[in-house]
Amino acid sequence: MDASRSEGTSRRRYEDACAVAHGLDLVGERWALLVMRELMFGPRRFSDLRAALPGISANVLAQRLAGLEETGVLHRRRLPPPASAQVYELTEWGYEIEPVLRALGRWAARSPGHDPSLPISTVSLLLSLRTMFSGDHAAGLSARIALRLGAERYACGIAGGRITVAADPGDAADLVLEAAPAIIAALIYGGQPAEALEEAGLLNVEGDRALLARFVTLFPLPPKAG
Amino acid sequence: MDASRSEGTSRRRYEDACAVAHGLDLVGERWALLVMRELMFGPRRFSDLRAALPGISANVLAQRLAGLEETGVLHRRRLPPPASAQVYELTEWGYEIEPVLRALGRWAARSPGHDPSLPISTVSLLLSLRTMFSGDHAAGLSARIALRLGAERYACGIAGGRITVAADPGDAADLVLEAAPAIIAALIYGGQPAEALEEAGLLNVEGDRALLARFVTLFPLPPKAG
DNA sequence: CTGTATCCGTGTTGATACTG
DNA sequence: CAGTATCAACACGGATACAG
Repeated sequence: MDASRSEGTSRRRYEDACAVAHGLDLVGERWALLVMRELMFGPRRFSDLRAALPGISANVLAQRLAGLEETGVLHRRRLPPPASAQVYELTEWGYEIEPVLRALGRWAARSPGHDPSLPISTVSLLLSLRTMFSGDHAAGLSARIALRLGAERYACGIAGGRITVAADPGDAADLVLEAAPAIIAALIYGGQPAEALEEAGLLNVEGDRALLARFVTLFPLPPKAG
Repeated sequence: MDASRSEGTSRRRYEDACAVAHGLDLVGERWALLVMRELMFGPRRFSDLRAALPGISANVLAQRLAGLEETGVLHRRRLPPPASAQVYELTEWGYEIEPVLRALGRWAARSPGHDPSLPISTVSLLLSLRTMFSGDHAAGLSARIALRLGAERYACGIAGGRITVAADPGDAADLVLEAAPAIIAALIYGGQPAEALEEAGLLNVEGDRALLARFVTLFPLPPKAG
């Protein structure tokens, strides 16, 4: 019927003026939103993305990146020598997908079928902190928590009932947590006691332990549906 | 060929503890979110959904409805006689998908590729009113606008910088607009002057025309990206 | 080592036709 | 009206081979 497939551009679209439908045209394909999730804390290389997305295949990842670049959601950039590697970075508009990720994550957290024991990426954990943080629970608290997740270092600042989460190599922190993302998740969302995780050698704590006790209460999960 | 479809167990899932990924497991399949969109203003029948979703085929719609029912997002209900028809209705949890639809719609409205000239459903238009309404622009305004979209009647209440949109057969309104959804969209978002639409016989206005002039300014679109 | 391209088996999607 | 059956086209994911 149509010969418009010339350059593999036959993206299947909803023919619908609704902005939601158009949004799905842009980021509704399998993996697309998860690729964007992995870019929320800054540019990443192809292989970083592949490693963080269990199950994606190289060709699908390449397709998604090309598609998202074409629609202006991200762009590819070549790092200056000597680190002449290519990275993918969200555009300003691309970063604004965060409210969608938060709303979807918050909604899905109520699902009876949610299995928190599956693997979790660093970015997912950090994003979940932004999503689930409760300003009410943090009333009167002002603190800085360093997170050492594998090789990467992030910092989490809490003040005035708000939270910031960002990459940060600095060392000035009231509390330092060192563990795999899944362990931090078990600590905060799974109610695992820090002592048990430390004894098992899965978690390393430095600094203010009273702050740790408070910190793990700042991210309440919504009640399950059904 | 395979007998595994009877219990729908072959759903392709992201093996990822991230709530966003789980959300995509639930509503990330093609058409799923648009089916939910069409149910946002109350139960609908199979054929209503099919008519409102241009391009969906009967088997895919049936599959989506079955899948969404299985995950607890909607349930099917048989209307009491004599109207013994079957309808699909979101669960309480299902209705809570609205923030996701709003965030995605708001984000996609900034897309340079958004084509507002495509067909638009009644529900899409109503949802867009909730999404794009600006309390600032409505400061000091209190009014009731009746919308007659084809055979269906909805009412839009504005007070205290907030908007409500719901089905309503009532007639008490300061302003009555009667037109196809695409025409209302052209009026509000496309900047089409009401007079031209009336002269073309596409729009019928009753009531407070000064209110109409104000009403169409209450839903500012975000600036385009790129 | 990083990123891309090409094959191929399989499952999903979508149009038409058909049944209760 | 409310779906099912059938089938063709496509998308996905794995493996492998290729290019800078």
